[in-house]
Amino acid sequence: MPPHMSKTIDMEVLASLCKRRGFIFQSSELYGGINGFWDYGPLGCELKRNVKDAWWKTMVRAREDVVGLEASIIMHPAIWKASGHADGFADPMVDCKECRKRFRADQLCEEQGLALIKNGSAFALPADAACPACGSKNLTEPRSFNLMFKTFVGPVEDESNLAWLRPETAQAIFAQFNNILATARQKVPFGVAQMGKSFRNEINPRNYTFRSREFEQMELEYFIRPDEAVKLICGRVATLADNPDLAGEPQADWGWEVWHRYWVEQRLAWYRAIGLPAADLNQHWQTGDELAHYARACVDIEYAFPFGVQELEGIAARSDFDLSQHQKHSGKQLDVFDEALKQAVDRLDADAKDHCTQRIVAAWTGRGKSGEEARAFAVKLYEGKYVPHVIEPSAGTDRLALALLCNAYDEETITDEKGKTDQRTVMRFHPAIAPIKLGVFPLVKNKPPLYAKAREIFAKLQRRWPCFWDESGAIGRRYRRMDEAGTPWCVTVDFQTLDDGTMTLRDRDSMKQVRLGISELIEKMDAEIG
RNA sequence: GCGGGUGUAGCAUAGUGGUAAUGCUUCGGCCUUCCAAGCCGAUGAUGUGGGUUCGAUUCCCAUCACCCGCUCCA
Repeated sequence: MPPHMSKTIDMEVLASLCKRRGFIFQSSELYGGINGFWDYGPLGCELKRNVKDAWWKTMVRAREDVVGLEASIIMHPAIWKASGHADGFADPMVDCKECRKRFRADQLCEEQGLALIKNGSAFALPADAACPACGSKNLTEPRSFNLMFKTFVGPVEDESNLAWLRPETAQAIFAQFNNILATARQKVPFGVAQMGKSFRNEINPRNYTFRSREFEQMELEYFIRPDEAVKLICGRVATLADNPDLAGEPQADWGWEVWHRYWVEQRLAWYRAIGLPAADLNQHWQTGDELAHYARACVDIEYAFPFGVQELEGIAARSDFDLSQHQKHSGKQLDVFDEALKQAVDRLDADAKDHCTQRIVAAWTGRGKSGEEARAFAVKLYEGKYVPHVIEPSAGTDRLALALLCNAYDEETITDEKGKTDQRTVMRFHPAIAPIKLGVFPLVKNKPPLYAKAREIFAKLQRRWPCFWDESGAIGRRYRRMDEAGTPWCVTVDFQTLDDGTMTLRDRDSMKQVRLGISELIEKMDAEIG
């Protein structure tokens, strides 16, 4: 059963807070805005940076088997031909004005025995073309729905200078695979991570920042041995049926299925670690026709947004499709030499190899591939070479930031000792991603020694974390302002601080206060921010 | 892309064919020994463009943006 929001929030109320406090602004608002683009304000950019830092720390720096890449956004257009984006994005579409269904113009004409009229790069429908659904001839002209943003490299705007803004960051990793392999001192299995902007000319941006035309991705391409190589090296291939320990160290005998599941578990654990409750996360295992033709498996990690359960990240087992595509289109080899594999196959005699080849041919033809392809793969395998397979956890940074904002938003009614009730709006961010970690206040601002002491403490703490100084208004007001910014703690410097150095630490979620000294404070914050 | 709705200050609302109002916020000052206290003051708006009119924030048209539903989401 899909999860639902444990609380309901109105997206307009959240958007209003995001604007009021400086998390998210509409792009180009001064000029009336531009559809599908958003800006992050002072608090929002800190939030997003914290998300990216947490991802990079977990996925790259905390691991020995993953390295980073930062590729250009504009790349050789051939990359998008090889990946399939250039063709898949360029179909001319027509809409039926009567029943409002949309069709690919070329398919519609072909079904009706007609020819699509082409004038240069523009298309037109023959007069007899009719809507396949309702039969109406009241159709729009064919329009190209290329979802990649076009641009021109150099000052001359002609086809030879055409380039695209990347619609995903992943392809650069495949295109730079050989360079990374040669320089990173990694061996399969290993991964390459990249974060950065991508661009898709979405037909219909919707749901606040959820579907934007410019967005940021955090992608990992984790390269693994094909199962056939694992089998030769280890004598067996572990599957999920073997109950592998997915939380422990990865094992050499893991097949693609285990590796895929391993990354699903890793990613879910990370989402929980930055504060998304398990109850609001969902795994959607794609089946049959949902799967891309080259994908063996794909899991969407979904979050229960107020506007529905929607995808945060897709974790796909993409076989060797991507590297093979680039191998074909570039004419360059993108296989690896695996010493362990070579040693394993060298122990086999000719009979054993024949037997192995037969098994591979049988398995491959069973999946609809040709026997010839299978035999070519086997020959390479006996040289210790293969094109690595890949597991791709691909997350949307902005979607995650939005999920974190939705999850953090809370309103509560509080009652004071006199029985007076009051509404409190509080962003309950996990300390690791909170834009500001600590508010620092002098209890009053018109007592110079107290004020000076507070400034001194602020200066000390600000060197370690993003802190916010606030001396304006009553103390309660300052706490509430920090609540809306999602600041987990505030310290207030009072007269006792001048005597013994202790101050009050006020907790955002419980509003409880404790007295502690600066070293205890630093220790506590280090522990909780992580 | 289609249909419906909405655009007045940072936010929430009011109002008008003739000087655009209020609350909160923000900023400054006074005060203030721990949860949006009080007092004084300040900044700040009719999405954009065109039309009708002596005069348009108000009426009309277009456009842009946002929201809802459909569609789309390689």
